[in-house]
Amino acid sequence: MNDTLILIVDDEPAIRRLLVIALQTEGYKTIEAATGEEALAMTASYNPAMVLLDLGLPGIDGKEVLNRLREWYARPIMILSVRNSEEDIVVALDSGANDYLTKPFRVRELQARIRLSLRKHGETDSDPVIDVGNLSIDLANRIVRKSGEILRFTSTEFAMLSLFARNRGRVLTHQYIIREVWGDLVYADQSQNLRVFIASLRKKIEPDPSEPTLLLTESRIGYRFGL
Amino acid sequence: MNDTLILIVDDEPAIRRLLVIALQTEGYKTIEAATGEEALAMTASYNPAMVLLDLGLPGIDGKEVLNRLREWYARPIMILSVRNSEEDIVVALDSGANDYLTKPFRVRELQARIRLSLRKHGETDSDPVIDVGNLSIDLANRIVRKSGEILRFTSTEFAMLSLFARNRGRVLTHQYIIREVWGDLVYADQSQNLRVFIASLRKKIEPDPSEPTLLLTESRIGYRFGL
DNA sequence: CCCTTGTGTTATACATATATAAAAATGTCC
DNA sequence: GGACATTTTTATATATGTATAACACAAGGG
Repeated sequence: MNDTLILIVDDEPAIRRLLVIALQTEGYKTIEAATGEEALAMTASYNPAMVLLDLGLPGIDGKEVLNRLREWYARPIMILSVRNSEEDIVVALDSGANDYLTKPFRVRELQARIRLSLRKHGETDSDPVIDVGNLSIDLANRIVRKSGEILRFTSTEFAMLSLFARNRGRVLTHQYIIREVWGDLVYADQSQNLRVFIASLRKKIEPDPSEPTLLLTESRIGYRFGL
Repeated sequence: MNDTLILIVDDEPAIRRLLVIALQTEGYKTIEAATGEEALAMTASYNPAMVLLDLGLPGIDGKEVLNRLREWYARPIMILSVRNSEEDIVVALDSGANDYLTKPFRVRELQARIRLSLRKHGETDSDPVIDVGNLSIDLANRIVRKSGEILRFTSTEFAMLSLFARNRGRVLTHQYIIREVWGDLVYADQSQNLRVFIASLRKKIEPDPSEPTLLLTESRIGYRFGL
């Protein structure tokens, strides 16, 4: 037996049932989500070894779920979709999906592709813990330690720290940070708010917040983390 | 530029030609093999970053090529085949193929899947870095190193350095530099200001600012960077 | 030799960007 | 609907970048 856990995300119960059977005959444990919101929540709380994601979801769209997951979830995400347009496939793969299978799919092929994804991921088992200074950031488990001690972050703070961690060394412009943290559709000018959150991040992660060494200001441009 | 090398294995010249074009437009270098024997030999001697393998080959069969390659070749192998039976796909994936695309395939999807394979394999194509003397300039990330150590620039300084880096070796006139850095709509004469910024750039990048070797004066004309 | 012109350096005033605390608004969970 | 945590807004102090002026220096020409 095998305790590999796979999350199935699809709004149609019939397809979920089919997938559950296909996966359980291979010895995997399964959990299910019917909406994008559920998918995000369950991935965060169960941390499955892999996610099977339908693109056509009610509520948050599948593509959006993919993008949001990839902000911190490093394990395989396989897209299962009726959409067969080249555009959809290219966008999904470039957004971080590990494979794309159009429905209706063949069960044994699906099983083989899942074996492949899990095998490949196990090989390269890239350490999802990012170390910067005396900080260690575990994006998958949302755990940040400052020389061992666990720090607590609000969701906005963590979104920002995660963005910096994934782009350490790079200079991120104000606009880019604002877009990534608050989304594209924010019309209000968030630059003052950004400074407030930078300050609260520094208060938590910097050895001496008044003399930043990790999260540096690039005046008139943006901020840079690490290096 | 990109020196990633990809081996194309197919017995039909027309398909090879199509693949060469699809790959070269993405910036990859290509080599070609028409038989299984050739494929094995070329993989061994050129050690390409990835192999695109047709299953229906004269001589040694594609499956056999896959098995033999996997005895030592760890990089991605993508199968391109007209065979669409589930059995073929499952066997190929379980034999160590990284992906399986049935012909006729869609070019942009193929390109996306190749990007995926190369990315997953950890060969992230890093951003272009300009090296001049002991300086390395990463324009995209605004990172400049002087023999390893990271230098700090204000936005005007960086705009100017970036302009020089993108035009290294060329003589840039005072007027041209001023227009590029401050824009066309500046009425005040910035030539004095230009000298001030040249000085502060030299103070940061030159080994000995009093004897410039990187950022040279072309009297009455302008300045020249590098070589 | 002195004057002119082009260039390099330093100092300073000013505008603007940034940091921080604290108050107000907005959620969220029982 | 109230207690709490979080986010946004407001207010104000501080820091930083830039333009400009003032001066120094070298080269060349009358």
